[in-house]
Amino acid sequence: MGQDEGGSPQRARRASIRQVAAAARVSTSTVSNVLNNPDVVATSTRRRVEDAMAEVGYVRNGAARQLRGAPSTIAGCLLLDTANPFFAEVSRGIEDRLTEAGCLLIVGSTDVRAAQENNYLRMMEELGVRGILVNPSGSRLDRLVRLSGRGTPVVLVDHPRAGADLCAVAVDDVHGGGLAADHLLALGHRRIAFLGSQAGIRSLRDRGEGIRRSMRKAGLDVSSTLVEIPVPEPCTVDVADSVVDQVLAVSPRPTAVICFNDVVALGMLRGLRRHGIPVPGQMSVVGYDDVQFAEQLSPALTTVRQPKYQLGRAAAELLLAEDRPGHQHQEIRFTPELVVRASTAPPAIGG
Amino acid sequence: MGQDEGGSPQRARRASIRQVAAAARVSTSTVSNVLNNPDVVATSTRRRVEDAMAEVGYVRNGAARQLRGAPSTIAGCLLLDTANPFFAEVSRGIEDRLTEAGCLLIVGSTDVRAAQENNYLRMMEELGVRGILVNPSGSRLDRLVRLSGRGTPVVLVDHPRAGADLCAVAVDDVHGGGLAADHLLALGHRRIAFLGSQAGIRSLRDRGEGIRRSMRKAGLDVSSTLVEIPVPEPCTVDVADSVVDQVLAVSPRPTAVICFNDVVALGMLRGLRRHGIPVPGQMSVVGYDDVQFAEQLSPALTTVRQPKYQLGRAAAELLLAEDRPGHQHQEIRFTPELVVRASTAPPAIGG
DNA sequence: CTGTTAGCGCCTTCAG
DNA sequence: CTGAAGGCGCTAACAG
Repeated sequence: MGQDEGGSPQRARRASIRQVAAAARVSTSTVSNVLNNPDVVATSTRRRVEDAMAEVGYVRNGAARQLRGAPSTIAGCLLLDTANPFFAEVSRGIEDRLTEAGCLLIVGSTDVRAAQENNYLRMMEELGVRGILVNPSGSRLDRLVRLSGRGTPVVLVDHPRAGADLCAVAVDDVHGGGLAADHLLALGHRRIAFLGSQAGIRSLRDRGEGIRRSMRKAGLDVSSTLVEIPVPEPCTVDVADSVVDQVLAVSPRPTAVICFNDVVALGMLRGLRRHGIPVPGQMSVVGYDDVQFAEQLSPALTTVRQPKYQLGRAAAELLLAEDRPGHQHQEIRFTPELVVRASTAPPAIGG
Repeated sequence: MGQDEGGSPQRARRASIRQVAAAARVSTSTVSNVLNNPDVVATSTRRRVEDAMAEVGYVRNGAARQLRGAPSTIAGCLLLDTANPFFAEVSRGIEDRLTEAGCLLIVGSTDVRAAQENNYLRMMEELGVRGILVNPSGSRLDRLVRLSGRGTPVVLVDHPRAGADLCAVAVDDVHGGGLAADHLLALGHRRIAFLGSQAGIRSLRDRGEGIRRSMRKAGLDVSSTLVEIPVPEPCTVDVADSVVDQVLAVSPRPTAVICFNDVVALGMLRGLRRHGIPVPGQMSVVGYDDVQFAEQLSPALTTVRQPKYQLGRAAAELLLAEDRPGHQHQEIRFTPELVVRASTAPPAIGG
């Protein structure tokens, strides 16, 4: 098994089923049967073929199999940012379920950019992936519905069906926003900032809506109780940190802030510390997601927990079910829950 | 890994280049030229073909192209755990560089299990991916070298070349371990625990080695200064939390602990808090990686920073360079740096 | 400029 | 149980 000399940078063509057949002195279809219908081949022949495979270093050619009609072993997944701990957990859930089914996972971050999202979708469709799990960055689902209609199953992740004929896994964001607001209102806060992204992401709009409903339900005037502050993309710790100035500049100053996720809350805490504002003494902070580190922040973060890993697993499950005979599209809905820790307290008197 | 589930190919067959040709009343090769050599086709014909594509909903068939010899647009990436924030950042760096080159990324978590790793490698090879970026879970590189020899480029991620004929991107872990130990020794600690994983991961062995060298350099007896405590897989916050008991049971009790990553440090902090042990008053804690949340923990974590995103980008860069003519395998080496924060202090007197 | 042809590697008939 | 033949969708060569 010496290396080919000649210094050619081109990859050597891999051994095909034919080389194997030649080496084992059988026909190609026998080799194919050894691979796909082992029971149909005589044991001695099979042995010979298997030895030949090892000898020539045979590796199945996935492209040829797929071309011939085999189902793809790849699923795609498009999230806003795979490095964000929330999505990283979701993605891991997807990966684990797919692995159990013998599938691989392509991941992509859209960074809430439609062009990027479309690009990924196109490439994945061309590859003929088994399906695509997507957390849509915009509110238009028609492109995804068309994609699905063309034969590539689509499952919405962390997004409701919204009437579209697709499978979906969602978390009740209106409820989640309400939980955060109820908690702060119960503590006595009457001036609350909501750090939402400016990109108009559906989940954030819903949380905002939940917050407003909660305020109305408490008989408060939303316009004077709630201050919405957009967080520019990308939503990193540094960006969130820099938004603190804006929050503090609002007059009258809010006594509490609801962040749209725990990473933003992390930046918020850092910025507040920089400004010497004690949390929760002078400012209560609520996060969203309950990622791993939330419990151990300084102070421990009050936040709204979402099922992350389970969200991913459930989405993958729906995708795998797509090609089962009488499949019906369905939505799975999770409910978030409030986790109260140390970053929230009643507002300072006279605050 | 489980069996393929379901898989009845009920999907409608996609429109092929032939339908397009028919609809545009040209030959298939003209359609192909519109796709791949647009300049060679008359504008009016091209228009006609493009309209026909839209009409029949044409989507390129990646499998057929690949079979015909087109380079794959997919790269693979195998990390220990994609949900771990360190690897999530690395992976994002890889993804971004690949996207610039028009490539997609398959990710997989090995969870330090050889069988899982081999399974992924085989599947990726069968797919004919453009190359595989891998953070090897074991110390045996021969399988990877063979894989590379068969035509699938392999780049080691966060791992030195170790003499193998592969590209690699590494961080100097011996140095990193030394940084952590030097810092603690300078503070006066003489009884230090190292929480290494029991799986014998190369990077952790190296860090342990760096720690020992640092102690020897300081003229200390390693066996009485260092206590190595294995952390069982999986290395989650909860597991690390549960190891705290072991650390505290060591006699004489260590006054400082070096954790093999920040997630473990997170669990350590939680466990120590549970036991009512003040950090750094009764126990100093050093992490590794400097992930996003390290700065904001309670107390802010002293840790050894690794370039994460850049590590990923560099690895992807090497992979993309693999098929350039005259390519030589090379190693890129980064240097970690110590970030001192609030979780370390001199040992308590009489500690 | 456009059309024809011959496979890429594999799998599924259908004969033997 | 094994062998021969055709074609999946596409593209590189050549012919017109």
